[in-house]
Amino acid sequence: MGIEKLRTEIRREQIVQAALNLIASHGMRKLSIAGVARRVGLVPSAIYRHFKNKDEVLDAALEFIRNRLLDNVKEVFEETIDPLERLRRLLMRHAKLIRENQAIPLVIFSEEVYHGSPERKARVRGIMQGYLDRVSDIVRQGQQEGRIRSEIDPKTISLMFIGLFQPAAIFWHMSDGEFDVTKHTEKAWKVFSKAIQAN
Amino acid sequence: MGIEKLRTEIRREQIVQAALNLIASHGMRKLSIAGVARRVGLVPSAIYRHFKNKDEVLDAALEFIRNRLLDNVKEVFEETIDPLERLRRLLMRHAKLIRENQAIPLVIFSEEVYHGSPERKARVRGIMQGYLDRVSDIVRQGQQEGRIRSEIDPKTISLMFIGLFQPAAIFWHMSDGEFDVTKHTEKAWKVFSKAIQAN
DNA sequence: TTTATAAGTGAAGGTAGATTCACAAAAAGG
DNA sequence: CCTTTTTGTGAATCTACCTTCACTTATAAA
Repeated sequence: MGIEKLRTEIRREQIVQAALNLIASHGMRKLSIAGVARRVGLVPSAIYRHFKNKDEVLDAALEFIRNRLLDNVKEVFEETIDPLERLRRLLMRHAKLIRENQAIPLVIFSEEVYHGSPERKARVRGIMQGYLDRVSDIVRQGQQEGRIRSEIDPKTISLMFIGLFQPAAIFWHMSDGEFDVTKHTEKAWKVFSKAIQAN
Repeated sequence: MGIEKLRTEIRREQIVQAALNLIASHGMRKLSIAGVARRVGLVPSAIYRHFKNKDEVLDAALEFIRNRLLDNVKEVFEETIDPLERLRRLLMRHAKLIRENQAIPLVIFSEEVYHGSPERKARVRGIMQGYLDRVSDIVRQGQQEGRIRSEIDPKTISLMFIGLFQPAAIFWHMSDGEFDVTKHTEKAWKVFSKAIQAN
């Protein structure tokens, strides 16, 4: 039927994207091999030509997510050297990324991770830790340059930084898109940046 | 076998608590009628003497959660009239509540809610909205009394307030309890309260 | 004490979904 | 053009649950 035979690298990408789309629209619980296969235009058993099992599809999705997060950090580092501006841009980029890839939080905070295999949990912890560490780096740099109050623990700041966006994202979901996350994030940034700025 | 026959009101409470325990230790995905029944000391089919189906068990759990959240608000209102102190106490109470009932965030942010029936989603939105509204009330009171900067939108403040704790809770989970949420929450409160205080 | 009702049991039916396997057919390499 | 490898297919299996039902039996009411 589907006639076309494509190379496994291409199929793997298609499968991961299909999985992320499926997750974004119906959640992790509806992530099924059959559903993914349908979206790719294959029969369920065909998925097993490209992935050993469902878990490996999820791992590939995590890899994709990790790269997108790190891309943002990298780009922000290239755009400016001002620490506060780096933070602001990272926050807005993050908001944009999540808006466009709603599957990301659903995967990262899913129970497959929370209560799944210790290896995967460790992996996601690594992704989060890595991201937070980059934020802490920016904060420390800002403290050394005297732009950010140095009496505040960089780790506290980086967690609060994530908190600027996260509850808003949840609220956005719950209100079916009624709530304007971007606007909230901007306002929250104003309050937050004033709070951490030195002098 | 189980010999004892208890009244349905008692069983319902036992079942809800068993469900919450099960969720706290193994997540929503492992919440099964069989698992709950085992913890209560019943056979799976017995659960249906007390609840119409699994969904109703979950609804009862939501009711329990809603009451605990509102209890905290109520108690904080009775403890003090100072708005900033009310916020601080609510935050610390919230942290304690979640520490002792880890199932709460798992239920509230579960996909059964996120992508489940619109009715349940609306119900949870109501719970969150109600909680945030109480926080906003406190903020507005503080602004009228000149204790909180009035140029900041109360809604922004209340969402940021939730954000003080939420990412820390996730990080706590991910690090298997290594991370000290209470300490972080206290530090974050200091930064935050300074940021919103008037003068 | 008798009896009606509420609670508890075990077997059975039903569904959804992951995974395997033997077979078919396209593509790549020679 | 022929052969090998890679992809794709459909049927079949296996598992994990939810839920129903015909029965017991404890408990409370009369």
